Amino acid sequence: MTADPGLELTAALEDYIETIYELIRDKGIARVRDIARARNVKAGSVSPAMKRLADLGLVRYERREFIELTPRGEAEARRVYARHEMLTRFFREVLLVPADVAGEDACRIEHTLSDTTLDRLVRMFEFMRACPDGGNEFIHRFHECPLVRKDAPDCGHRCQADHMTGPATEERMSSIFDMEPGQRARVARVDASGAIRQRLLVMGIIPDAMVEFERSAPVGDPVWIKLQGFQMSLRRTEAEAILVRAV
Amino acid sequence: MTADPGLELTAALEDYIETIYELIRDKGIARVRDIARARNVKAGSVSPAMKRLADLGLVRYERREFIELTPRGEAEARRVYARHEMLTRFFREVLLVPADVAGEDACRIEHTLSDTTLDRLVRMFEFMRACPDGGNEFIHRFHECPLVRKDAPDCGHRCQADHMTGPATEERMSSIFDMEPGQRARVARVDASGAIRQRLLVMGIIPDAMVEFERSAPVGDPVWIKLQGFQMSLRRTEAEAILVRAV
DNA sequence: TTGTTTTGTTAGACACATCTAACTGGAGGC
DNA sequence: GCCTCCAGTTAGATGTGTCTAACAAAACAA
Repeated sequence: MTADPGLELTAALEDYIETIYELIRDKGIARVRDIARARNVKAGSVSPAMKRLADLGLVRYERREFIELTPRGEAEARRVYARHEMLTRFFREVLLVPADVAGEDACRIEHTLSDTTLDRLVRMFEFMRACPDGGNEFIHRFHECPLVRKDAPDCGHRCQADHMTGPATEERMSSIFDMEPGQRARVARVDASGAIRQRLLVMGIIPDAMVEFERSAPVGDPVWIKLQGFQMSLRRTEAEAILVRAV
Repeated sequence: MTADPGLELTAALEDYIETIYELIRDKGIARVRDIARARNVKAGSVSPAMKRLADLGLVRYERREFIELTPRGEAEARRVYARHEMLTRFFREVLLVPADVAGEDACRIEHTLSDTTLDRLVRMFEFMRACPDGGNEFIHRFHECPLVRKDAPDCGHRCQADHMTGPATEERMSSIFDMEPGQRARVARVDASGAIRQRLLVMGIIPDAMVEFERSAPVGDPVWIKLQGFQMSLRRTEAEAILVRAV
């Protein structure tokens, strides 16, 4: 649902509208130059875009004059801005993504996320605010977990990332390295951070992914596994970092 | 971090690679026709795309033959696919978005979300699996809350959507309708669903948004408020649905 | 063998968003 | 009054991804 049913804006035009909205709100006026700077494009790209927006009835645009939003444009801007805000806040407040990254991600996503999904995100925020039982408890625990905060105290639940020291204990989950040929298991989590973690994620090692142990070289490095029907090999350190539960 | 540093694929090419990956996994082979059907484009668009992918060293492509992934292509596909999976699962399992919508959203987003944010999402899943205290408790409460499940029992916390019946009580949160001119407040939640909810979201009424009451018409319909420095008017039913907390 | 159907390729057109570079219109300085 | 400089416009080029329509090459049927 757009603010104006029947209106189909491209992502770029939505960005322009949003930028104009913010400029007017923050500085009172919006000029071609300001828009170009804010969107990090050249002035030569802005002029034709303003013309298109004017044709669509979203901005008032007299050549060489300040740019203003029409009521329809303002409504559209508010819609885009609200989506941007919700996404930024989810990334920042729930996922603890740094502000700049959160804003950039929101900018790219806000144009394409479905209304359904966005509404669910809003409801999640409302729930966090409204429900005294559930709400912030989860978020707080999540944020204080070693999985998120490197210097968090050991919570006794073996959720630790690779800063965990000390010898493996019996309760320690088994890793892919400990599997037998032919055995299948599901990924529980990756007990590592930084480069190893990134590399494994990129290879498709995500929670609940089904892996099948194929074989390992004599020393145990590398080991071959099957994922999604495709074979891949892991270094020993990687295999050890992947904690699994048997199926 | 891509599977292959230095490789910059467009969103469309990533989609093609992912489609090929899935076709080979599920049917053993990938032909131009299958790809065209899966991606919902014409065959005439696929051929040149395959040529580009071949030039990039991601697929093996002999004119009129089956299309295969090179090791580099397979790695890239796995990366894109893993992102797709994580996003789909977040939308479905956490936000309870219907499967088809979740997939479509993931498809559009998977190409642009930052590695940082995606990693946080993965950690959230790991936390939900790993932490006996926090984890699923939150998700369960969220899913069983009247905010999400229409037929959920009254949980006694006034989180109800507009299916709530019975008279307002003293504990009931105040709405924008009850505010005084000049008073400011933050949005707590929208006590409505369906069209009204959508309309308010589109107007920028999201949790924690700061609103300032301006004035209302004699009968109380409409009321004017200020949001983000812009004035807007609300119908009485809308104003009543917006629950706020004073600041 | 010969025609028909399916599959794939190619060329040309279009839409979008961007850039650069040349040009234009005012505002202020001298 | 003239010049200069800045902001803005315009035209032309580029890159990407799509389409349609005409064509080519296998595969299949009679």
